[in-house]
Amino acid sequence: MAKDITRERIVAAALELLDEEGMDALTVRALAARLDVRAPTLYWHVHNKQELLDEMATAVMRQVTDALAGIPAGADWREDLAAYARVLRAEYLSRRDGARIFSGTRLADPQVIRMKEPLLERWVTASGWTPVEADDAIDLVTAFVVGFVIEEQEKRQSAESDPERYSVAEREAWLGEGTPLVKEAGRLRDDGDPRFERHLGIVLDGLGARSA
Amino acid sequence: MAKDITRERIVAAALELLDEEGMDALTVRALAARLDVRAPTLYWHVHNKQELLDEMATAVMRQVTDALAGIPAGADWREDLAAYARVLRAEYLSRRDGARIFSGTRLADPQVIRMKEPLLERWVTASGWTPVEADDAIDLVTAFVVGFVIEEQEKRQSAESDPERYSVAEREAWLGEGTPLVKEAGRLRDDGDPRFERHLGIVLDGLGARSA
DNA sequence: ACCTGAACACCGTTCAAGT
DNA sequence: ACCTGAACACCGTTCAAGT
Repeated sequence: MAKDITRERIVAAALELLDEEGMDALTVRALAARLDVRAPTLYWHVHNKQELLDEMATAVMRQVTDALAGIPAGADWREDLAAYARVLRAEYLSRRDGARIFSGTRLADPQVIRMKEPLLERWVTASGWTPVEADDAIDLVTAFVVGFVIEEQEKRQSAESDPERYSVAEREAWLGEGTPLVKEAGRLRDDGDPRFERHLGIVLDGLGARSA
Repeated sequence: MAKDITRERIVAAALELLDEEGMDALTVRALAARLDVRAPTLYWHVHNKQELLDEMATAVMRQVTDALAGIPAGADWREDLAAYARVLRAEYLSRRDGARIFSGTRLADPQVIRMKEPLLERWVTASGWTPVEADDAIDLVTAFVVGFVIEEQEKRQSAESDPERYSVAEREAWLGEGTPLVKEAGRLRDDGDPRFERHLGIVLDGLGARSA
């Protein structure tokens, strides 16, 4: 009997399962159980697990384009790029290991690439950028966000599983003697939004310096 | 009888296997076979597979510190940071999926963190940076390199498995109508070293703008 | 058209038994 | 101290069989 299983429902359930249990627990059997169905059923709707993972990545990136479409055009390229960076980070952060799992995945959906067009157009006409400069700007910010969030999520999850390793005292004992500056930097180190905004600002400064 | 299996030999063989066959083929049994031994033997030397993966990540990062130690101090922070970025990229590139697999992994070895000290010291004394600025600089460059190489390796591997998708004509058909700037950027797009150096330069410009 | 039970080859890991 | 055979619970995937 039909149970109304669709690709979309499978992908949505897979993302939920990933968030709740992690990548290792995302098995075809567990996913089927969550949809109240046996494992082979899923192969009627999806060719194999890799295709499912690709669909998940596409769904995540589509959320980025949707969020981006809901944001009004900024006053200049800097505002546009900052908005893009924040949306991308928020989306990666919203899923367990989001940045590591979903970055750089071959995209199954041209729509995701096409989202670049309105941004490129604005910067080429209003800011006098070449298409290459505009494309560089998106890719460079993307690379920065991916690297930043990978480290951010890794640290957050290590702090959960191993809290004392991240106390200042434990860390300094672990580092041993002779690294005063590393320790001082560790004590002054911030994280989360302020750190992201600061680093993002530096990247955007670099892009601005190039145009000038 | 003893077969002279050591943690070091296991980790080295695991890295070879990863490069040759990829992550999915890196199984305990296949690794044991490569070392001419049965699977349970490895559990005498390593607690479990996760510990092996951690050791692999540490070995990769140790290569970075070793390479870095072999490089003379640059004339200023910019040269030092560029050298660091190139070493990190080269090391990630040298292993299959290196950036995705080995970035942001909790490091089992304090030595890797301690490598920061000489760099921080030079920049704080010679360039007048605060420890936070110096620490930011390393982390920001690290994030950029990670994001850059993840995309670089992903694209390289997609191009191997699906060559026609990466021809200009195929790509433009796939994108459909109405994205002239995305297409133009795609035609002009470079890759490899020149692209890396250009993007790295922008990041370093940003760090320089902050100091001034 | 859609779902299932049974089966296949494989996985990480444990453990008693060998040397 | 170091290695192995046998076994366990589990995995992705296939396929004939059900409705």
